[in-house]
Amino acid sequence: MTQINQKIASHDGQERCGDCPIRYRAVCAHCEADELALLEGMKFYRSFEPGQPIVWEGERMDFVGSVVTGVATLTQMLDDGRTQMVGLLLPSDFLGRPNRDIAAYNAVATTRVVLCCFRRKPFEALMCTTPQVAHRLLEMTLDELDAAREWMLLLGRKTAREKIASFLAIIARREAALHKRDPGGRMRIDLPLTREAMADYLGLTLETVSRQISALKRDGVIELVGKRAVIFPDFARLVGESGNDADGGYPR
Amino acid sequence: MTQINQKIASHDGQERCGDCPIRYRAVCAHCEADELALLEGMKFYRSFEPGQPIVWEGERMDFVGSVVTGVATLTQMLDDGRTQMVGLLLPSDFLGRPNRDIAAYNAVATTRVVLCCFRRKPFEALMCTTPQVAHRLLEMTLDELDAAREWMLLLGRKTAREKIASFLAIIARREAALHKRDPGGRMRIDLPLTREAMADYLGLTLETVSRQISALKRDGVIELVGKRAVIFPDFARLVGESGNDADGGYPR
DNA sequence: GGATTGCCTTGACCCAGATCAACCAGAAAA
DNA sequence: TTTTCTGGTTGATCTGGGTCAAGGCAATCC
Repeated sequence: MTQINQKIASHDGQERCGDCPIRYRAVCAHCEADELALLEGMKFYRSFEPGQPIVWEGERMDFVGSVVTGVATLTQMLDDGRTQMVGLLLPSDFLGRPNRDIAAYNAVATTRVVLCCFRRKPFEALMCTTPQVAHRLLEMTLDELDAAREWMLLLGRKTAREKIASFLAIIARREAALHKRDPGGRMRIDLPLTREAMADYLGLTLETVSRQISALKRDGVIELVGKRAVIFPDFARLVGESGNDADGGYPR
Repeated sequence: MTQINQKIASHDGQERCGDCPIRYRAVCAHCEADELALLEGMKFYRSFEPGQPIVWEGERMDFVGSVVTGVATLTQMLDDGRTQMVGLLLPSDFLGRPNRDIAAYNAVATTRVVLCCFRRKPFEALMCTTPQVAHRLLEMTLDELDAAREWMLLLGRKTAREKIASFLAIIARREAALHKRDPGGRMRIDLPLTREAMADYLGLTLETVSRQISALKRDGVIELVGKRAVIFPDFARLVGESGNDADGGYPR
């Protein structure tokens, strides 16, 4: 185990060994020349326009993939239309489930999205022949589970203001990670979601989202540039508003 | 892949090939005599009394394991004491995360619990040498992720009444699966949690839980025997109250 | 230019569920 | 037998966030 872990760890987080994120984060086969060639031959790209559905719940899905650029969402709905977002897919996140060809959630592109895809069958075969692929996928799934549980705490117990602050902090952390910087001090982000989508993510209404953003602005926690760009004069202050301890607890 | 899947599938759900649930649900090595012997040599049992903590968040945890009997909970807390349950561990559920020795959540036994445990190091080694173990664990983790997402929908968008009905339906389904029956018609379950623990699971207060249970009783959806036993005169009626479509959507 | 559309903000009001508080029932201790 | 404790119920009241409704502001389209 340890050897394999070290092999994989060397590609974690920062190092990317090509143009396809699957190579370092989703499923890295860099260390195995044969597998690399196999992955190269298998992969193909698909792109989606803002608002365009990627798959619909219940639909057949014959590929898995990971996000190269853009932002996509996973949502669930009740019969009467109440909607809850259950996943936010940012670059390097994985979409689809091995060994299940029916999508369990609606996946929608919220910005222009490029996916790096693999046909399901050969990908599943690859998972069987290369343990690293299965191990990496397990690691990623466990991370997602941790994130989901963090989100359960937010949905179940945080106030609207804390929810908004938590959301902004998450986006800021992931944005910072993408540019290999540490979040802190003064920083700026662009919101990848509309107020309505944020509401669906946070278990709120869009009016409440709007009001709380205005309140955070009034209180000097954030500044707005237009509707979509947000500046944090002091990132620590934002984190203090989020209800979490300083480290944020978000493992990703 | 397919061969391995078939091998494993034969032990799924119903068939149990020994006294340890890890053998059919968590990590089945039945088909490999050597691995079976290895698992036999590795496993040991630990039991916990009601209310006793299993591990505390941040504590070192040098084992993983699966629940043999009883019910345990995973909870997260905010600094000010607000508590959210993020997992309910019933028999055959897995506890602990490979490749992480610091517990991320508080795990507490709510009834008398028996765990079938494996020391972390040899278990991780086993995961590397036997792909089935890693595959099975991936399957289980993906199921847990689905359940967590279903729970996010509940926490974010359901009313108190729907939350209670959903919770009762989940317990009933898992109870039925344990006794190899289909849930339906008239059935009876014993609640494994106090009102307060249910509240922490559902993102409510214990008073609201109590009131909604009383309301469901008044409306004839459930009958109570004492405080902890619940009878559903008509299981379909309960499901109708839960906000979910008939199949429940719960993949486990 | 004016009209339409999509997204956002703000105000007024309301209600589901939280909070605070009293009380109840059974089990265990004294 | 009474006392205490734990877990559960119920009532009265309050409030955070939902609901409904009226604009505002750009961008795009005739």
